[in-house]
Amino acid sequence: MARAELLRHQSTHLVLAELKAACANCNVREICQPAGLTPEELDQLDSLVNVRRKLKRGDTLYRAGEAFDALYAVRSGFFKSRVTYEDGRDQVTGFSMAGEILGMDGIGHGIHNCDAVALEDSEVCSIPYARLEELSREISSLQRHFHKLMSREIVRESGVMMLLGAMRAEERIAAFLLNLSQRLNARGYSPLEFHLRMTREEIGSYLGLKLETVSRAFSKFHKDGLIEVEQKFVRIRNIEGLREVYAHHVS
Amino acid sequence: MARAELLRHQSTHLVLAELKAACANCNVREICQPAGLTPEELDQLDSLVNVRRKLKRGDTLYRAGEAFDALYAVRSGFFKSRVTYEDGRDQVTGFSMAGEILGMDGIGHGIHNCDAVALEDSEVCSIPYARLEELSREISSLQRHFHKLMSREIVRESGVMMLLGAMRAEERIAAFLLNLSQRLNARGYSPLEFHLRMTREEIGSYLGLKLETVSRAFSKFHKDGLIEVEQKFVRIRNIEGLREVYAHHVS
DNA sequence: ATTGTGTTTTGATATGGATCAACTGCGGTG
DNA sequence: CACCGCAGTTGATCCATATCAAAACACAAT
Repeated sequence: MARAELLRHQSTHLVLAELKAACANCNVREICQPAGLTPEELDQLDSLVNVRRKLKRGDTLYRAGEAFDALYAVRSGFFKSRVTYEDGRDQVTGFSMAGEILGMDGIGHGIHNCDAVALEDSEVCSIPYARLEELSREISSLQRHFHKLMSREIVRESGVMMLLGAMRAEERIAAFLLNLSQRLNARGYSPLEFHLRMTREEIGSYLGLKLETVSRAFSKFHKDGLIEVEQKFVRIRNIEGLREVYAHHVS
Repeated sequence: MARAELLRHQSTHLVLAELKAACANCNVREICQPAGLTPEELDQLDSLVNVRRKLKRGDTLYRAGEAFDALYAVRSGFFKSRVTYEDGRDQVTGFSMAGEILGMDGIGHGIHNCDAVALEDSEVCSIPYARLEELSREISSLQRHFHKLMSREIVRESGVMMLLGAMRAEERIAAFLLNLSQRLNARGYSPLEFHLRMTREEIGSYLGLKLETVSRAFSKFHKDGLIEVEQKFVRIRNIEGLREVYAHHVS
């Protein structure tokens, strides 16, 4: 936790230090950093990703039904995406952390398909979609990059379908923890110690489980020496053990 | 069923009649038919969507792990997409019918993420991906159209996540039938009578259920006067009733 | 027609996770 | 500091769906 928090604060300071921070200097990659751009292409990119927006915990970045006109790159913070069903039931369809892109669900029909809610104070860069299309016609590496991001979202979702359709409760939760760990690691945070930004209920919703089941699985993992949990804080003690739960349903 | 079969045969004859059939004449829309193309843009499109491929029932169009280099537009027939898990478990992640696009999962990493298997004799047009990227830089309506298709695939998958994570067996199966009906309708087939191209087990895999549960739900729907089922043939007798099962879990 | 193989239906039973309920503890607020 | 309310844990019980089993059926190959 100490290290993750440190890094988080560092990056916040960076932002404050140079308010006009260019994409080139942005520590958050994903869309804004396709490889091999010329200096002038980088300038164009800066003109694309211009508007910042700050959100407090609980604020919604967009809601299902609203007109879509921009994607959002998460600069800092943490979001959940949620689809709500006519009768009020809802389901968390994903969690997004710094460096990831939100809003691609809106392109298909020009209307957002889900709500994006900040789970902690967050900041995003908005990327006007019309401009992105234009620019990606000119900069083929940007185009390719963008297509990859969309495709990876499709693949990510198939993975969740696999979780939901073919795995048991404990496997799902092990998969969830491993996925979180791996993504944190990819962004330079500690993969073994972190704070969950979401509640047990939100984890459950994402995994198609009830909050009690999530809680019980955490307790079981703790008893088996795989993790330590204290409220939202998690430390992974035996990542191989978690992988085994995930892969073979050794129980 | 009669009508669906008729239409199916008609379209096959069309194909045979003019082997060089241009996209402009293709009865299968999706990617190949963004609105408002100039004649020369249509020519370019024809050069893009050039190679046809015929598959027999059981053939795989591509497999997980294979290099990705083309998308496929289904001209006729029916496919399932399937992801296989290390330990052998697998899950059907989607079904594709004539007029739909396969392969977008491969863009992200240049490698296919799932198997696409023909559930009946089928024909596809292959769309070389490098060429599609080029062309969509030139033809903005093609670009926009392509982005929409990818985004809609994302939205479709969130819908399945909702099914898998938040709905009960009978609701899922009602949703499945309604979805099939609606897609068949959109392609000019009868929405009320059709042949299932997949087994109960494949339906179950898609919906996160066992084949026995699928079978029982079909029997229950039949008992309730909602549908008739005879093996793979389905007739919807009370579509409103099905919608109620789907929407409110009235049971 | 006959045999074999895979699919579907239906019944009986088992079980994983949901549900209901009680209690604990932490964090925010007056 | 004390209170309140939401988040989390844990236990007891229930139920929807899985699992196991057997029989009926469809379709393809001989």
